[in-house]
Amino acid sequence: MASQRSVTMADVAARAGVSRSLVSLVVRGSPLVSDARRAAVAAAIDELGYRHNQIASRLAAKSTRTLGLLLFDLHNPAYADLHDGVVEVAEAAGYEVLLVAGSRDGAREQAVLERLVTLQVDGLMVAGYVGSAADLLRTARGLPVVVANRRIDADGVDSVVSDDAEGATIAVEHLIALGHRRIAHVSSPHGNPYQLRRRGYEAAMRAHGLEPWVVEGDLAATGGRAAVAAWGEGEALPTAVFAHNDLSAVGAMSALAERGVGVPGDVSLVGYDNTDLSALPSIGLTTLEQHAREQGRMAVRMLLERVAEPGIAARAVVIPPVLVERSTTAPPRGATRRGRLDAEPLGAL
Amino acid sequence: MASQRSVTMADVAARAGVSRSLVSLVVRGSPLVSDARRAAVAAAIDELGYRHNQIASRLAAKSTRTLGLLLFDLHNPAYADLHDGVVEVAEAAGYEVLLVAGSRDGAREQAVLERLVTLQVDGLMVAGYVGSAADLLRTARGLPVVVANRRIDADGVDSVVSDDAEGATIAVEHLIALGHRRIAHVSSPHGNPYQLRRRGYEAAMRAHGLEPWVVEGDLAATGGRAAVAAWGEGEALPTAVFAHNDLSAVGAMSALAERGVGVPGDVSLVGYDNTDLSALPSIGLTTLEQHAREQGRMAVRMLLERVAEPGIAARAVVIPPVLVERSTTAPPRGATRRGRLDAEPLGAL
DNA sequence: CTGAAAGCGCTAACAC
DNA sequence: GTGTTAGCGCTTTCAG
Repeated sequence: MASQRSVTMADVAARAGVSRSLVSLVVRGSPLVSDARRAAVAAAIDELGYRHNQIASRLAAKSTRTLGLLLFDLHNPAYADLHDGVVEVAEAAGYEVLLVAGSRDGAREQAVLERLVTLQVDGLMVAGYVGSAADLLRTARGLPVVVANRRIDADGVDSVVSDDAEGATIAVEHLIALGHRRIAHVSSPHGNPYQLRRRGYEAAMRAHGLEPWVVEGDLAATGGRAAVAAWGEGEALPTAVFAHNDLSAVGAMSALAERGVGVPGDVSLVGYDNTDLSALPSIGLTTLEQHAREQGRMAVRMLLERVAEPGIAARAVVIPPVLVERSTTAPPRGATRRGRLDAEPLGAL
Repeated sequence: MASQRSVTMADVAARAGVSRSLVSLVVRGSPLVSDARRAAVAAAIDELGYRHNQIASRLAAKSTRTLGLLLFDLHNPAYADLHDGVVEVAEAAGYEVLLVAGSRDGAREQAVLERLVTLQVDGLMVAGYVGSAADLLRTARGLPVVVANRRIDADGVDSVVSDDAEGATIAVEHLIALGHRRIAHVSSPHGNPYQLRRRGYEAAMRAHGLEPWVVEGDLAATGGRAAVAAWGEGEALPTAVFAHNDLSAVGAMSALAERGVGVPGDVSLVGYDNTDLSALPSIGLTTLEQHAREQGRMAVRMLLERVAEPGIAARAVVIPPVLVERSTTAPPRGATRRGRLDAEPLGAL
């Protein structure tokens, strides 16, 4: 229907009776143009229905003033929080952000990242990236990169993370202080790079003379459900579960409810992320605030510094997590009854 | 660090001892190239660390094989579902999708859309768009557009929607069948274009001789909370609430819980969207499946048809919603006690 | 199959 | 303040 043969700056210039460069200046809001000319050009743009072609502009210019953001999972509200933080400071700094969603499929994730790079973004932010550091560096090819949620130590890449090991320790010690000893953990998938929460959990358990008890999850609610389902009907349940993230925790909560196991009456539950989800009163999940939005803000700040000065040394900022106590944790039912349970290995259960 | 002076096709051609056009063919996977040449070029690409510059490519080529997708609210899981559907069929068709998140701020939403257009996407998909049809058409400027969630009747734009009025009717009649008569509705904000659920509710209420009772929400959990909070302590509550979407319903559920009002014991609750959220056993929200993922798939199909043949007449596909009954709806406590309540206007409460 | 030539629409010095 | 001149890196005829 509308403008098939696209109208270019040359057309606008002709119509307004000025040169192409003048039009370019007006379009980019340069102050070096007289008001009269500016008005004439604006009028011509309007009459002709001209629109700035970013593709051509980006080819000719050096920078695109665009940042790429890869978000692992749009279904996890934690990424929406991070995105908010990113957009907030990127736009304030005059940068656009191009968003792509990742996926469990490593090959696709890589392809999607590659796309961002070939689109000539000025910098890359990846949150929840599950590939290898080598792959990331290869596809970034010298482009400034900052990774959120995960720490990657390499030249030219900054990291912003919540202190996951610390968060896990806080979770475990919260449960221990409540009197729990049989504390299970629904982990992130083995083999994926997010293992700090599990390791923190294991270390904290051992530090208190308790045997770790890890069940593998999948970062989503399904994993939490499966983990609980895996515990046979006859077996003894843990008295508390610490999950890798809120989604897993909520999945576990579901499965527990279906089995008629009360939370926190029979089993206490701790999540991680402090997503919108956990704050819902009917959920009321005790969890760890990981400051996703602030991670997003910080990621952009670091990225822009690196864009301005590519050579700077790699940095890692770690944000301390804080426990948000809600209603899924309580003392275990028979807290004082079990004697020296801590001396027996529970891992085999 | 790496490649400052970017390596171009000319470099690759020189290195491989072939012409630039040949390199272009190889890069785009043309079958008209001998295996030997292909291998030579591939080797050169590897050695030089060449990467295809999409910006230049897109400028020279006519099409970008890229679709733009505007998602209103990343915090609402319904959009994640829609996104999944979009990506599924777009990638299968060899198209990339560029994602941007909208916002309540109309000006920003328009700017973000404009950015997609100037980036020369081949078509635009908008979900949860809150601007005016005129604004949308103006910024799309003849580009193929399909809108999801909302129906816009205009040349060159297709719509895919759930039958919202029908869904609202189903919700109301479900509640009436249960014995409810004092049924309130937490609506989308007045003045925004998503009013079909409210209208469907009102019509269904009137059709059953009941007076509509609408409280304005905001599309998010906060709105649902506020709606419930607005009911004074002394006043009579409705016996059922139908909310504009799951997020609002869950917000209402929270506020109800905090007031000690049981769901569904004291008040029944129906949402809309059937997001992940509503399926959680601790939520167990009765809601309407709006097939967001299928809407996403359908949107791409229609968009690609329109990209191939821009002139075709505008179409609107409407998908029938289906009631998903879970555990937030039940007969009202004193169902038979109240006599002719239906004859009195309740709107003023 | 291959190479030359002409742009795509815009920016960026640099002179006028 | 304003116009001129080169490209940015790639695709695309169109002859060989």
